[in-house]
Amino acid sequence: MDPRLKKYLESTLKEVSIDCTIFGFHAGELKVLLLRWKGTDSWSLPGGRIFLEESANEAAVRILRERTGLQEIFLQQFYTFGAANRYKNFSPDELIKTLELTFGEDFFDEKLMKRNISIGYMALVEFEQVVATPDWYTDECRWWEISAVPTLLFDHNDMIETALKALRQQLSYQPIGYNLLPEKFTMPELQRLYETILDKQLDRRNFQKLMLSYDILEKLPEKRTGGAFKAPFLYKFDKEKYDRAIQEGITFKV
Amino acid sequence: MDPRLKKYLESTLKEVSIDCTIFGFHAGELKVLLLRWKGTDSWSLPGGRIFLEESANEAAVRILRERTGLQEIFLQQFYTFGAANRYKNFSPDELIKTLELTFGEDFFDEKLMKRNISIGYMALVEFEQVVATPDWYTDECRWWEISAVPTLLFDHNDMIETALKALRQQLSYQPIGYNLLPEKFTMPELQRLYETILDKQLDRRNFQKLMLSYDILEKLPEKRTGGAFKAPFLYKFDKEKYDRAIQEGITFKV
DNA sequence: TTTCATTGTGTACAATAAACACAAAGATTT
DNA sequence: AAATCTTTGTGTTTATTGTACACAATGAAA
Repeated sequence: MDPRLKKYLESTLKEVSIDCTIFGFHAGELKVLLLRWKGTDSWSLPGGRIFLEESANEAAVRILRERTGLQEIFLQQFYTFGAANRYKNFSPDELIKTLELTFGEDFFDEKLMKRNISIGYMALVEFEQVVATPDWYTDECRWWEISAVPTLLFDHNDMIETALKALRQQLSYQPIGYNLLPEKFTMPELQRLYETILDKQLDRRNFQKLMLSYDILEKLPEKRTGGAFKAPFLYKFDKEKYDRAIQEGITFKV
Repeated sequence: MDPRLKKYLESTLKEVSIDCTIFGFHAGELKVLLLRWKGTDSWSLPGGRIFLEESANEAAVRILRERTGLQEIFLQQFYTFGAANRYKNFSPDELIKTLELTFGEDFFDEKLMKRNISIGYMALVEFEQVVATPDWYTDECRWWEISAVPTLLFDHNDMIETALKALRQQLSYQPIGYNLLPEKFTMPELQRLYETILDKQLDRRNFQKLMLSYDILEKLPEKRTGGAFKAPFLYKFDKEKYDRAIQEGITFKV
């Protein structure tokens, strides 16, 4: 076994790990970041182990930074997946073959298929700022449109579904757009984000009225030109008011 | 070491465990069930390990049944506590002494102080139906008024605080009274439950109107006599409508 | 200059939440 | 038996919030 891998395994928890559902928003679509395992066509969520002297939250921050280059972003636990057999939704043969392609034969039985519990974290990031970076056990790291996600390894499809539910709930009482949009954005863009996540149409006028009523947006004098038709105004979040609103537990109703 | 203990340790996960915050409601007060460790004055939440072939959720159900005799009740994960050192809020010497009193000297270092992550579950139970039963490592199991909880072992005070926050949130979109009240109850009792959990006063008339509007309560022809003053009517949850409401994700607003 | 699809804006109506008061019940006291 | 006490039961009015909806203006493209 690769000595670096051996060291990693020895200095991390064995029974618990972390998986991150990283959401991004681009071109009116909600995306998740996925990894393709070395030498395979199998995809999974970014994840990793927790170092012995590291908290679960710190591990999640680290994993997120390693995959995206980003720090200080919206990141939170949403569920801990503790089923006795988190592999049962997949043909064991196929899964084993996949893992062996990546890790080699001696590795799989002892370490990987052991009973494992995963703490699910959800992150919201600015699509444009992400530098998608593969793991040491993956060949490729890229965004997938949420509705086009393939069948993933382990129980990772369930995880995305659960994360999406949590995201929708969050959206109802937290101004989530801050983390998913670029610094400057238009009202229609913000609305499309909400419509995409909630999967329903919203009234343009009422949406704008509502968003402005929270008093966390700043209307800029500029417009977004270049698109076809009338140019919309740009807005940005007023960081100070935004933070205060989060602190005070502003109640969003969308 | 006690061979039964040894067997238990060997057939369970070592790095992850479960702690349950069990809420009850009695005499207008919100309570939690706590355990006193053998030979000590130290209290903690009920908890336990996860058997290798058991899911985390199954383990939580089992632990709850062992401590309360109850099954099929409101029970859900609310947070996973993954700090690197969940003991740091306590004097190490004192904690070690406490654990040694219960487990003996050889035990502590190897097994108990190892890095451990705990999945926090929250349960709501009918106070009157609980048969509070100690563990093999505890002398006493009893209810504590939530505002009178002493300093607990490990990070269990944090856990209760976090569970309470989750409970308050839940209360806003789930008809939680069903699990905390006896089969028959009066409207003032239901209101007091809400007021206690939310820690704020509610208007009697508006509260009743709201509760009845959800159409999950059945007004019984009986009244609760015996108390001083005018006897209030009894109500009970209409289980069928209640289940349907939960299913459809009824939105409570209190 | 005309056309086009989009943006910007305000008002009327409906639904929901909040405030509020008085009569009646049952136990207790006189 | 009557009076007293505190709680319960109930409905209306007002304020707030949410929903529906239409037309003029903009910038790009034809």
